[in-house]
Amino acid sequence: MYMKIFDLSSRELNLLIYFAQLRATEKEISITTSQIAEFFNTSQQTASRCLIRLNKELGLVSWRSTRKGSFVQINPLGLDILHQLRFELERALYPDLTTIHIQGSVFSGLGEGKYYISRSSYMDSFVKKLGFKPFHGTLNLRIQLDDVDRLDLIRGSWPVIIPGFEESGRQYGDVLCYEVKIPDISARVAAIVPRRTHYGSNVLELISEINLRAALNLKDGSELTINYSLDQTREYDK
Amino acid sequence: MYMKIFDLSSRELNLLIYFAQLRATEKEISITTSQIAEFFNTSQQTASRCLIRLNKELGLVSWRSTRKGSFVQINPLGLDILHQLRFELERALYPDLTTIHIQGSVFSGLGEGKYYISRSSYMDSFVKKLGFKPFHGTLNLRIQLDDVDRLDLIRGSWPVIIPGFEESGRQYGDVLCYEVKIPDISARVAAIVPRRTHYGSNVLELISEINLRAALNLKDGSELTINYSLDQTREYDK
DNA sequence: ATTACTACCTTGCGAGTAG
DNA sequence: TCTACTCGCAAGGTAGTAA
Repeated sequence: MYMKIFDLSSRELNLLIYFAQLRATEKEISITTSQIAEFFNTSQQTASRCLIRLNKELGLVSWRSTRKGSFVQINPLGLDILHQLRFELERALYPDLTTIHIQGSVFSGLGEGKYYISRSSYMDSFVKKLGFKPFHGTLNLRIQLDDVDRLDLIRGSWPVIIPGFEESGRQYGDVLCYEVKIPDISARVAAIVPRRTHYGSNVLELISEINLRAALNLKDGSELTINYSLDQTREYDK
Repeated sequence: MYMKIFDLSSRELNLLIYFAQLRATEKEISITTSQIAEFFNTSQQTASRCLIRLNKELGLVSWRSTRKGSFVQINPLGLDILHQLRFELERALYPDLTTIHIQGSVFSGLGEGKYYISRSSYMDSFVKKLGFKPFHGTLNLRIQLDDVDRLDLIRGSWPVIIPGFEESGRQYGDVLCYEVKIPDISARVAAIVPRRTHYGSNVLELISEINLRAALNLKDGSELTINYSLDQTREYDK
């Protein structure tokens, strides 16, 4: 999520789409540069160079080449690009869609979220970038499967990025935040997603300046709707 | 629908998306080349050239420039490109989605479809490209609004193109066909869409080798589900 | 202010070819 | 067969500037 879709050439973007269609998001696929070349009506040399650039320069795919062919897998950064493109495209084709509604059911986690967000470095960034001090706990929401593609849409938008850090030998990764609204509640709320498990999960963690579970009298299994506004223009915090 | 997404550069594609987000699909928008340049972090000159190419060479936007700025509107061909990209992207991100189901209700048209498809030039092409001789009539289906984005997905896929022609001074446009399935019916069926009204409509016309209305005992208001398979790889009939 | 031309220069393509 | 290097050339970038 540190790269924007217009940092890629059309070739590279199409190649990424092509790989994803061959399920290179899930597994390593086997392919030759001539196959790629044929698909794009271009030369084998260009295909080779694209692949190298997609791997070495852009870091969007993992890749190893042998005498017999190449093996490629799209990595999380590459998947980000695709979701980012989907988000922009959806806003382009359906400009009347200004809010995404997502429903999920509350469940109890292991308290990990609570532990993580209370690291002071994260806390400082939350205050600085989101403008509020989160209550010391997170609300876990399991999103119903029908809504996952809408959840992906949110994840494809440009997040507020809370940088990771290292503390006593332990790595804390980046956290991505998406500011959401809960109906009838004025308190500020954000969905947070660890950088690593960005996609492929149907779980959202919410933080807020208030204790949502108490304020809304939520129990495990309670249904909760969150709204995400798309009205922002593209604002990359560069 | 005569251009493929990889015939565009990344700049041009992003510019098209940008215009669409500003609702340039519906109306002419006012913009300056410096605004475009700033958005893409490029020079004003490059923005100008992109715009010219998008208009003159690619024919994806209509455009007029004045001393005070430019005025741009995306034309149907440009919208095609965006939907085509959406289709490929959807297949990339959700490879498990192999069939699109769409529900609509039957209604009676003015018999126009029947008149059009029975032109012998169309008929010959239907037989040649679809492999069956359509019954001399069409079945009109009004798609419910919730399914329109899925309908757009179908329209974004590469169609079988039935070329238009001229007959006794009258122009008959291209017709786009999408081969669909109707549950429990083995007869071959295709949805046909006139080239001009490709998007923005929630109406589908079906043709088949049999009389669907009679065979399925359909009345006005009957609900009908159609399935569209995405399992094809990209096959441009080029 | 604008747009868009010309001139220059950098990036990136394809052919040939080595490993 | 594969991949991926070098090299010559074409496409596409920016700067300056005219209208």
